[in-house]
Amino acid sequence: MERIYKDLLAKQGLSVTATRLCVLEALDVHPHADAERIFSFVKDKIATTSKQAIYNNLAALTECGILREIKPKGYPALYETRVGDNHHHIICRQCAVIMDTNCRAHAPCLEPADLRGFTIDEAEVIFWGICPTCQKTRKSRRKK
Amino acid sequence: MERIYKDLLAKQGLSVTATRLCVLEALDVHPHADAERIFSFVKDKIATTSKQAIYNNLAALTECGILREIKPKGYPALYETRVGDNHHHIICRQCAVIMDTNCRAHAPCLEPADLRGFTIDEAEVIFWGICPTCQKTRKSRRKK
DNA sequence: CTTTTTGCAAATGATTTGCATTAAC
DNA sequence: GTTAATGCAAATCATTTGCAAAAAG
Repeated sequence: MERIYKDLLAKQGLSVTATRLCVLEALDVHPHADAERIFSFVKDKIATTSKQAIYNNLAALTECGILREIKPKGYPALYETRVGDNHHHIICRQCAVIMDTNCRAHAPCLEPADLRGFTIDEAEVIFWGICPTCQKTRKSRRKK
Repeated sequence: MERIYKDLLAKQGLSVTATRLCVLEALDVHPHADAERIFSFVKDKIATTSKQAIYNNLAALTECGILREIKPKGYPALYETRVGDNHHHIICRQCAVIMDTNCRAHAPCLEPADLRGFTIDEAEVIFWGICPTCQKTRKSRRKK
């Protein structure tokens, strides 16, 4: 596993550091984690780490395409290891839990009807709704 | 025009204030504006206004469905008057210009393949790409 | 006159920047 | 040894909160 990550990093011209490997490990354990959560995961293994190291790493790993950044309305950015480009996300409006999903008809879905001369390289889809758990405990619906 | 807005606000149980009308007017003139831009528009007409009044109004208007909030990765939130639910946005990675677009096959697009028990009420689609202008002046591609 | 909105200041929270120290290549 | 990453502190920037004064219903 660590072997694989090392190769992956090398291939992208990124140096292999303990912090960086640990960030990737964090995302193995928590597939949709924000910077804070990753920080506390890494801190458990490498007590001297800093939040800036985490942000640096997330930026570098996102930049080179190893990670993908998800920025839901009103929440800190989430990160996931990029597994391909045609999966999207469902987020619960109430508890903010996030799940992967595929688009039923993804090919046409990933193309806007009128391009207006744009070159599109990514379609980012977020489905908003209420998760099963929150549907049961449906307190304070309207109150945001 | 103002008449229409007053009725609209009344219907939603929101009181009619000069600031509020001016926020709506700002979005008529600049259909995808952020809080800052709306603030400066309103400030031109009502010199004594405050940023908090703008944020209050944007929140209230979004809450009751008159406005729709768009939160693109790494940019301040944009607002638009809600005109219907099946139009989405194309944003330029380079200059952040934003355009409306429709989804070619929007009905299937608005449904994830596996719901996992979620109740979906909104699909938010952002197409990322390069606008025609930036394609011409294609300086510093990779440099973000 | 009661409720909502305004406008001021201060707080928050995620993220970024600058820079010297340290580790990777 | 040269380049890139770390870790510390301070800065930034959008947005939120608290509250008294003013306006709306």
